Amino acid sequence: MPELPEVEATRRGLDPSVRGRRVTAVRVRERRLRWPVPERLERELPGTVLAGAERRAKYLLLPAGPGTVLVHLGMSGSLRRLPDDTPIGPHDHVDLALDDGHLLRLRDPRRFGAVMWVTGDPSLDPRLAHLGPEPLSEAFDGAYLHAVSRGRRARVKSLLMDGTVVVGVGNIYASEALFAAGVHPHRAAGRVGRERCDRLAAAVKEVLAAAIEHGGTTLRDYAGIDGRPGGNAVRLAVYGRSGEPCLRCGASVRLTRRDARATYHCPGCQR
DNA sequence: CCTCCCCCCTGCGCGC
DNA sequence: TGCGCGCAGGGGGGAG
Repeated sequence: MPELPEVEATRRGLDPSVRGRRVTAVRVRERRLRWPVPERLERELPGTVLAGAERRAKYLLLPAGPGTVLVHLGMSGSLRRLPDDTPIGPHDHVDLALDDGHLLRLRDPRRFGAVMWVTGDPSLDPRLAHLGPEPLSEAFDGAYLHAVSRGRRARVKSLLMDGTVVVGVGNIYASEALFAAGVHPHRAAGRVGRERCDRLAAAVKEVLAAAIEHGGTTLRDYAGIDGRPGGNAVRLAVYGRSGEPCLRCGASVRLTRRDARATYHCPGCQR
């Protein structure tokens, strides 16, 4: 999926095209996403005006009248802005038709994504309420990372991917940030010292910010709202490069698996 | 509380 | 060519 940079790239594309637009229709062709698409979405969203596009963690938030549309792209989701009459393709599960002759269309082959309708303060929604800080905010830094990781025996990579610790860092960018900081992904989180926490927090920010700049990473399904793939894949230093030489020291990039999830690291650079 | 494991789902690339 | 298997960017839930 889309990790934070891909969701943020989507948000940036979305914001100007939804701001002030009235929703004219909601069409749900497949309700069985991660959570069932609520019927209230079709009842309450049409006729409202979208205020813009926001993001919290990997969720997109579209405030609309009395509520907020919550969209998650899961592993394989993409949200596109298309002309009204665009033919429906496979896995095109939900359309929000707007009053400018375009629609927002969610395509999600694996259906791990979600489209929800929440009323009231969205930050109180159970999915958002317990999330950790945004990685690009000041709240996330080396001091914070050091404090929350004391006594933790889990791998530092797992900690980076734990949404209650910091949001938005998924499998690609966890590997990339750990490489950039020279920290071994399997090291116990509690045994990463203060200075290396500083480096790691800085690396997370740099890796994510650069990926946003480049429109996100497309491995397979991800596309921006204009349908174009992101340009960050060629910039990945270790992810997907097992057996190839490390760009810094030339050692062979190693692949390890946990739970059918890949981790890439350089045995020469990362301790 | 923390950590690990499994699951949800579809498609694709690989080896046989 | 066809088939079975493993794997893919997320994250919730439950067992221990």
